[in-house]
Amino acid sequence: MMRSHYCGEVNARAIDETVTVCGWVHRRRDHGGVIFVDLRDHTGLLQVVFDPDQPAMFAEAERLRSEYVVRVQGRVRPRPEGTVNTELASGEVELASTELEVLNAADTPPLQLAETETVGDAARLRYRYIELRKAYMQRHLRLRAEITRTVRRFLDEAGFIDVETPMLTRATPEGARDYLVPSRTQPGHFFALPQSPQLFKQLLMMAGMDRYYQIARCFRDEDLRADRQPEFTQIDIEASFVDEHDVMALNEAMIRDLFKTVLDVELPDPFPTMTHAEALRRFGSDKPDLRIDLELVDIADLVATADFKVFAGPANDAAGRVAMLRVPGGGALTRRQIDEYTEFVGRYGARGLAYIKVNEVAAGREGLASPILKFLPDSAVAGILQRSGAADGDLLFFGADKATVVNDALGALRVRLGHDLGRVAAGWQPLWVIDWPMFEYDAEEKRWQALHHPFTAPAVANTQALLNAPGEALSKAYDLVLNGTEIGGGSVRIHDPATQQAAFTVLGIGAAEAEEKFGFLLEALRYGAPPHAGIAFGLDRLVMLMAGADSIRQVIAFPKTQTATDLLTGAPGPADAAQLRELGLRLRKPPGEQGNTAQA
RNA sequence: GGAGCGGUAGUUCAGUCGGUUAGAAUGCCGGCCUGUCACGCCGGAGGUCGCGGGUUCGAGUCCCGUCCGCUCCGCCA
Repeated sequence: MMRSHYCGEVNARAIDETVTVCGWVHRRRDHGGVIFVDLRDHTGLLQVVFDPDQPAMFAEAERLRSEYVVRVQGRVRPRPEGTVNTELASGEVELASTELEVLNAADTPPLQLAETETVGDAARLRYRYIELRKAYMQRHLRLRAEITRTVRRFLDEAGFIDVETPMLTRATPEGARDYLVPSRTQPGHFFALPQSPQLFKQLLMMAGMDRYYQIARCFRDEDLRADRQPEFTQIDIEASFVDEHDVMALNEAMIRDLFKTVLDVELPDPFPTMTHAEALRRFGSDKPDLRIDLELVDIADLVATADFKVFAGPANDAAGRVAMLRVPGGGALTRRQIDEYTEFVGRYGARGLAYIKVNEVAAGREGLASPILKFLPDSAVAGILQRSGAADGDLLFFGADKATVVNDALGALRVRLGHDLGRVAAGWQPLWVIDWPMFEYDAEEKRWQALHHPFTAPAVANTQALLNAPGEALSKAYDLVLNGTEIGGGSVRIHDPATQQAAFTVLGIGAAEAEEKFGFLLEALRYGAPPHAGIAFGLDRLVMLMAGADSIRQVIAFPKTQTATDLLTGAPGPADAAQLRELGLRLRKPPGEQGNTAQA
């Protein structure tokens, strides 16, 4: 039997060769002589011409409709002069059909088949298998496969072993909300789906696996975003007898290899590195987009004595921050646009957005226009102008509040302005963010929380230092940021029981709870745990960036909606009473009536 | 938990200040054409304006509630 060809193959084929192709009829043709077939790889259309002197086949071709599935045999020939269509992948050749077989008819498609990449349309998710036929999704999924193939090859060649870890595991405190799975054999007990293979990969280090990787599915029951799905995929990596420098060197080599192989892009060697503190100070973000040339500049010292509480208050507060963001040419922004930015920073908790328009630097105070000018002494005005490096026609935005609010607001504003004003440089900007704090204090819950995770090694002299001043301890953690998106993060792990116990203590996890939840880990740490470190990359985000997509749903075959449902299968669905009975659960009508939920 | 945008023909959308028979494109059906390529031409069918309630002489349009999709904040060790 003659094999069926892909689009690119047909295009490259020698003229006059007889080939068989399979695919979908692209669109209804009223004239029976010509159809377009969307071949199996969906990379382009092939024009198929039918000979009117073969009436049976011609009549069959006339009955074809959009999305019918056909097999056509014919002779490849060049298109006649003037009919070459360079927009088609196979636009230079056509097939003179000698045989036509309709493999399957098709109902009228419920989607418009034009190439638009709109996401989030309920119909496109409900009929996902049709959406996936479109070239952009074909391209994305092929790219995804190429990425995982390249990463696997790199890690395989570096001596890493692919080990699978359980999907049914136990719930852990800290971290995200777990997806729970009831146990039938242990009524009232639950498995949790893994938020990451973190503990298992550490146990593998203790098991002497030395170099491990896994392309692992992870689950977190938290609200969704354009770059967040409840189940997602990590490239999970761990190695023993290595430190943070080893891990970073290996992984940036892997990312460089990936970009070179897949996109033919040369990333810098080495990647630049920045401390967490510097990233927040200069960019208001722990994942700065270095393609944007705008920066935050501190001015607390300039306004601390001003008779202007809005600035002076945060300037004199240890937890406060007063910073400005210079926008070159921003003087051209309209009042309406500034109001819009004010509303924008409001989402991040900012109570306003002060600004100064710099009309003429040389004129000093007289050359400025701003509602806040009258509150600022000459010294402050001069200092602001000098430190900002403002030029005529610039605009200065100000943030004054708790440091977290200023960072969130001005950090987000910086990115927004970068895009709005076309100040995003082309290309790729990787960045390692290092020297993260171990913990941050949650004022609401009145306790310390791990910035990375509770198994991250602190960069402190001894355990006592960690317990005495948790807020000052840095960790041996590192995040890899690409164009303002966090694509991976990892750390050196704690490999001795005492430090691990201390970390739990800071986090308020008592000895009893630690023993109950993590006893297996503490125990394993006592039986010869080697020093180890690792990292995990968010595969979906990486593919999204490399594909130029703006949502990870565009690089996942069957994504979920914002309310974490699957419109294609209807998941989640009710379970029947018998099924629940076996699990020791019973039915309860949820408030929204329709459907059932389980109750223990 | 909160803020915002959207839901009108199979699909993508328009619909003015609340006004009488809700439109376009595309798709679908029928006819013509037969080297077209977003083919073209003629004709036709196709609507619970998401759902429920309210205001009004009159609601796709205004108000309230609700469901669904999307963006964001919170959340995501």
